[in-house]
Amino acid sequence: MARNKTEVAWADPALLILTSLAGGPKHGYAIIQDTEEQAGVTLGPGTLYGALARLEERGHIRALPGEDRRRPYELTASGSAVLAERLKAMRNLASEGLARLRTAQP
Amino acid sequence: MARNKTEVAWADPALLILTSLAGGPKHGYAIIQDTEEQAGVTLGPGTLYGALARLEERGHIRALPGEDRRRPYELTASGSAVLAERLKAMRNLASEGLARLRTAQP
DNA sequence: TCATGTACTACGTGAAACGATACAGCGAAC
DNA sequence: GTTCGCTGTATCGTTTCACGTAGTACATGA
Repeated sequence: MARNKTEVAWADPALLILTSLAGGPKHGYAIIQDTEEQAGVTLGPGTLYGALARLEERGHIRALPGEDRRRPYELTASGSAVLAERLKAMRNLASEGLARLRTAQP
Repeated sequence: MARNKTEVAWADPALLILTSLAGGPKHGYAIIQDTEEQAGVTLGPGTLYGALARLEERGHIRALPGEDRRRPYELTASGSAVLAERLKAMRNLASEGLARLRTAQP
């Protein structure tokens, strides 16, 4: 992968997409905007549609019958389950890490 | 990256390493064990030492004068700052995502 | 002495993040 | 009335890097 060139990544695109879809079905462009606001991460089109295709093929999201040009996606049960699991792990790691940082620097 | 082949990744190795080092200086092998216990993620040697080299070259960690075969690393100021920032973002995303999941499925 | 644990190094492969680019419809500006 | 910007999706090429495997080396203990 070619993650962020100079920084430390903290969440992969797939997780950001699933989190965005947890707020309800969205199409690609809406996901980009939602993720920008909510996480401050701007997904490029290549990243987004590549990740969407992989998530669909793995059964974590499902394409809805789209009006006009939009192709909305929604979470599947498997997607919700995976997301919940990952988010809990993230929260635990974040709490633990922040606690370590606090005690390490008085 | 070629993250986890079939799953959705929730943290990249670099973040796990920084979090581990937030508990104090450690050498490679100790980081592997710490990360296993704390996050349930087993880093292979290729993953670990590759990530360590990149983190050092970016100034987020620093190698300490090592006794015998061990090469301990410690967080730099920049590393702590980046880590704190990422962990806070992670915690926020996790809270937001879990809240969305809760309200979406009554 | 042979296996096991510790500790690091080297390398090849494949996945995929990312930017660039293209295309198309729409409304507003001018 | 065409130029501009926004919306919306899609593809391509490059580069990065996660991961597995294998190897080296030393120490310990059965």
